[in-house]
Amino acid sequence: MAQKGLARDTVVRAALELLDEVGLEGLSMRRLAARLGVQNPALYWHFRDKQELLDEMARELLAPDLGGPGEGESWREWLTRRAHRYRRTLLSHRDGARLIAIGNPGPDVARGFELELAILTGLGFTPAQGLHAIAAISHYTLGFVLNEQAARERQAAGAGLDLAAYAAEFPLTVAGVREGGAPTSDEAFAHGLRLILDGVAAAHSA
Amino acid sequence: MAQKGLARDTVVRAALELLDEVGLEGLSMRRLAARLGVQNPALYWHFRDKQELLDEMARELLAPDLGGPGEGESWREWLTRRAHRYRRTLLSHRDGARLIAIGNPGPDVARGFELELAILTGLGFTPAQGLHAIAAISHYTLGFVLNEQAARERQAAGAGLDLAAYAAEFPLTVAGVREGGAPTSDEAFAHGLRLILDGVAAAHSA
DNA sequence: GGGCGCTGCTTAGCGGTGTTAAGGTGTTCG
DNA sequence: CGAACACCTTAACACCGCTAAGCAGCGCCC
Repeated sequence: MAQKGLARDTVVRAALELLDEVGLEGLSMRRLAARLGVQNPALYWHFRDKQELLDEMARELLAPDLGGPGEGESWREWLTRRAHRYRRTLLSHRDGARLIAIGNPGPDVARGFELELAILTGLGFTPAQGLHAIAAISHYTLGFVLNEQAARERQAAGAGLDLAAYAAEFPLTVAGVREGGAPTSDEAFAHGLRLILDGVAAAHSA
Repeated sequence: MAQKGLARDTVVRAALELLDEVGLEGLSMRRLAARLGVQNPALYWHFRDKQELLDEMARELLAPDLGGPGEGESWREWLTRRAHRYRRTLLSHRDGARLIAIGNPGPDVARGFELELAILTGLGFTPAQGLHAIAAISHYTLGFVLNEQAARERQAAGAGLDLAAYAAEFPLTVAGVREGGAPTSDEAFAHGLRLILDGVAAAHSA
């Protein structure tokens, strides 16, 4: 039976695979169609335009990240885990952060967001406090990974950083990196995240 | 005398004007050339490729934002002002945040960064603390404005949000927005920023 | 002062892009 | 059996980034 033609979901998943191979710039409707064994206008039967495909890709990428705190987990542990998981998701595909920055993930994510807000208000946060906390963490994470992936692509493109010369011109920056982790490291991400969570804790207990 | 042909700077500024009119998607070498009264391959005499132009645009946009604290300004006041100024800069052009996310601003910005780090270490921060503080604020701001501009474009594109229906499905989200400001408001930005700075203050005094 | 070389632009064109129009094929249902 | 629909095709349009080749004007040097 082989399904009924191409399932929307199949296309989206193929697009995410293709993204890893060719990057966001190289992701074209024609290449995607070729990979699916189809002529390129066929895709316009399933998606109104490329943007709609990108939106679905964003939604598919973010879909597994919904869910509340685990057993006996404090709000801080939960938000920490949530941020790291979000970052890992963004890193799980080439140009993942830029995809999320461009794509409109739709109402599913809004629903998940509302759910998380419900949990936080249940833990003593006001809606505004919860909103600001999650927004700050999400924006920070997106910005961090955007920078992280840009740096990696630049490095992969052969921009071999001369660390010695760099240390001579930017001694403090290099010292900070040595002490606190490279701008593409888990450590640096965790440090910045801790700053936000400390602020959230202060607002929460106040 | 009329200069010597087209100055690099002139092209970059024209590109930023064009960006406001047509957005990042609509910014093409051909349109930019037309606006400058020139055929499009002429631009490739001044720039190796489009990416180099985008990089220069990012640099030009960020250039006025360098500089340390003012007279009698605490580090907190300075960093607050810096973040708001950064946001205002990103908002000052259509798709400004996406431009920064895509463009590599080059060594000038790195120099400004090193300078800011020097000021922070002079105020009792370790290099790593200063790095994390500035990085967290910058990433947060970029992520915030990215979302902010995406929301505005979506709204301008006629996606008229039915607030009543929205409030029915996402009551907590709407309550948070009412209390703490829309995700495109100065107020919401300031709230998130305060969270980070509270965290920075805690780390600094520890 | 005549040739040379460089600067800054031109015209022409290549391969690729998103998107639309029109048409065809197969299944399904009245 | 025929109509309707889902799904895909071929053809084409306008535009894109980018390269090759060449041409006008200028300064410099022998």
